[in-house]
Amino acid sequence: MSVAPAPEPTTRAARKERTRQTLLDTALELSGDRSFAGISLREVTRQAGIVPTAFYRHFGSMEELGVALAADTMRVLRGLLRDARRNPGPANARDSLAVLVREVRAHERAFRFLARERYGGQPTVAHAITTELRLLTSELAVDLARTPGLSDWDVDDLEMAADLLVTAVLEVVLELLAVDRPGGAAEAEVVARGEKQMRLIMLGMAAWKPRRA
Amino acid sequence: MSVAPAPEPTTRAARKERTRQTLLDTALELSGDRSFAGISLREVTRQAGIVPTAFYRHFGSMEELGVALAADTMRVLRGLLRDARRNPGPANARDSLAVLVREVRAHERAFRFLARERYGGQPTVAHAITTELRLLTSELAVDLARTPGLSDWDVDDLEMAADLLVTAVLEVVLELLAVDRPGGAAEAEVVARGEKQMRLIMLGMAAWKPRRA
DNA sequence: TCTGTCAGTGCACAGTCGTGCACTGAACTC
DNA sequence: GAGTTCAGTGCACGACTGTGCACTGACAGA
Repeated sequence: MSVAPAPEPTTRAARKERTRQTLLDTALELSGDRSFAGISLREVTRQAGIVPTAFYRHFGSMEELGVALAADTMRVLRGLLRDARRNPGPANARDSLAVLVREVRAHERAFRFLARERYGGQPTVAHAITTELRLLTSELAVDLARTPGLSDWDVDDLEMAADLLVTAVLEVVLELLAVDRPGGAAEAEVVARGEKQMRLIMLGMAAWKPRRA
Repeated sequence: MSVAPAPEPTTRAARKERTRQTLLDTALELSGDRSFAGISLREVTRQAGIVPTAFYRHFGSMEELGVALAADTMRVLRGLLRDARRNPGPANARDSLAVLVREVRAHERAFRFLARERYGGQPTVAHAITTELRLLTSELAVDLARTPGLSDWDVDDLEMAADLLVTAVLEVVLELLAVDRPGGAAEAEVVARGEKQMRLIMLGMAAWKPRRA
């Protein structure tokens, strides 16, 4: 599994960074079964193998760690979209969703954290996630603007459609996370439904009047 | 504000029920600014005006109270849908959303609780909400089946469309809750976007092939 | 009127929490 | 090699937590 058995960083700064990452990873892991607000500073440090007070060498509070975690996990999502933009893209709902399922499974904890804290978390954490998500929607809107059939669309309408697409995709992600057995029939059902929903939205977009009279 | 100044129930059972309701209301109120998991049993009882141990006369644990609260607040949502079903219904996206905004404002705390705990809460609470929401989607699918143009639709497709509609509406609700000033421009923008999204979905439904060849 | 029920009280306990403070010792600078 | 920085330690503290137990006293049924 592990690429290198034990890198064991030598420089002090590197050691500090490693501990910081350990804290972030541990917090992400612990928030797998309860909300982020429900995990304590002591618990994180205990699991991470340091003493409680050493926590403050890295973060001023649990809330600060939460915000950092939100930014960190959002990078995953953004990277996903960036990759999708780079290669020509399937433009096919079925293939896109297959990619999505793979990514969700690969970063399950990260997605779970985002889903949990988007509405449930401390205001600062929730706000950080919402902001990043809005940014992601805007980027998608820009992509849509480049799509052949939509070049003459209103900017507001593009945002609206992008928002709907993101919402629908996120819903699929959330349902994927709720599925018990990753490879099972329930998952296939969720994916099939999501695929239809994407197709339905695209049909709607095709019928949409680009600009009002 | 209050209809009756002090009903002051006489029977013992009624007094107990009142305290129980006070506990539920208090918990709902306290979970306005933090997640349900973040509020303590002592805090609820303190605010409700009873001693901590008296809590156990009503609920076995905070988790049990959470599940009761989920069921309670879901009744609001169901009532909303039932009323919408009773009267002929606007069938008009604009009017439906106006009703939605009014209802959300009237039961803001309840909606906020549901949004928070749907993914963030204890598994039992989250599960209770998810189940009720799925039920609501099914009911909507039945309604859709009665709609003139959709009578020959596949059951799965109806569920799919209902799911998408519910998802989109919930997203609007969540954005309404995030709006700072209830009457302001931001709210109007959210509503306008939601309205367009509903129209787009309906356009997609109109173009949907009811049954595959 | 007597008696049992039970919602709410008061006290106690052990456990966990966040955090202040003085410290150690290895990694760094000069 | 001498001196500085600072990630991590160890101890202590007061506050708060959930919950067990014996209790009180108003209500309910006889």
